[in-house]
Amino acid sequence: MGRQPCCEKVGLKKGPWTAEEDKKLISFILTNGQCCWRAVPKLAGLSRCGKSCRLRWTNYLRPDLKRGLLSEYEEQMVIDLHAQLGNRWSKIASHLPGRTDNEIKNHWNTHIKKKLRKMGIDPLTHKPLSTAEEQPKEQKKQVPKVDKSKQPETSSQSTITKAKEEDTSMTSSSFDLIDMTMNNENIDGFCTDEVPLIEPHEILIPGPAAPSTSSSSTTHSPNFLQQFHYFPADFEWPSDNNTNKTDSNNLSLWDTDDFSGWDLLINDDDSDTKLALDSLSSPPFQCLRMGFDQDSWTYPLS
DNA sequence: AAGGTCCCCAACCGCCTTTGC
DNA sequence: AGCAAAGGCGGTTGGGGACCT
Repeated sequence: MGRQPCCEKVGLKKGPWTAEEDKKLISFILTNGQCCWRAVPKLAGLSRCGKSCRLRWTNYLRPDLKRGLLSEYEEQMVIDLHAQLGNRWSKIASHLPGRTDNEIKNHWNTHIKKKLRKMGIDPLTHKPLSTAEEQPKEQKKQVPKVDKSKQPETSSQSTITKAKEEDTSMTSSSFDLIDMTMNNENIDGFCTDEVPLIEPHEILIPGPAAPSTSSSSTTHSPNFLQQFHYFPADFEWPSDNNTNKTDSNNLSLWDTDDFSGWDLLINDDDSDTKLALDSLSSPPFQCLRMGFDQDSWTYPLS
């Protein structure tokens, strides 16, 4: 007897999310907050597994997500934290505001691993490849111990100087790490304590909706921002060359792509959309922007 | 232009942990 | 204490875009 599936899979949709599904999920969560993921699909009118809804929200739809490549600083943080925590992506992600475990995991597997190998460093052990290769496999499975005297250059220049103990939710070293993170001015100017509230009048409203040619929310036009015809008077876009694509070092609270979710909310005028727009200034939405829990509103990064 | 290959990343799967009874 | 349900996590996969020939 195997374990029962997390939900009734019969008739449930799988695969990429459509814009319509995204819109339903966003509308639901903005109006009701996050609660009981198992019930969400039913209540939101989605033919999806609750787990799938949670994943979609946490990894893609949350408006506080940063997007785009990790900055040099973030990458170094990931390397340092990986040296101490191993493949505990969610723990690593908790030290990088606006980044998800999935994103970091993907970035590790596609970029950092290669980068480290090129530098002659074993991404598993964080030791020089020549010596690392000699180690038995069992050792490689373990969380690598940080031996500062033998660390390669990247680690000796570590932004994290204190070893992370086997993680309890908030050990003193955890606080140290977070303090260091938050005190460092190079972390893209982002601090969860300083997430500004946006007044209702500051909410970006797009111009006439451009005809959508894609059913997928992941394929918004790169010129998406050009659809906006209203900005707060003092609003400044990150200055990055002539494109809308911002360097990750310039990422502020929301990057260009961060608005992809809002695109879904505002590119038509049906009642769901109106509901979602009305919710933008509602307490749940403000909780979301503030990044903290308020009663029914539970924030994933907290 | 067409076909093949590579690469990235969103999403799924299954196991583990936490929570509530 | 034991069980089940729900949530969380990490490994893996596959679709699709980018790049190459």
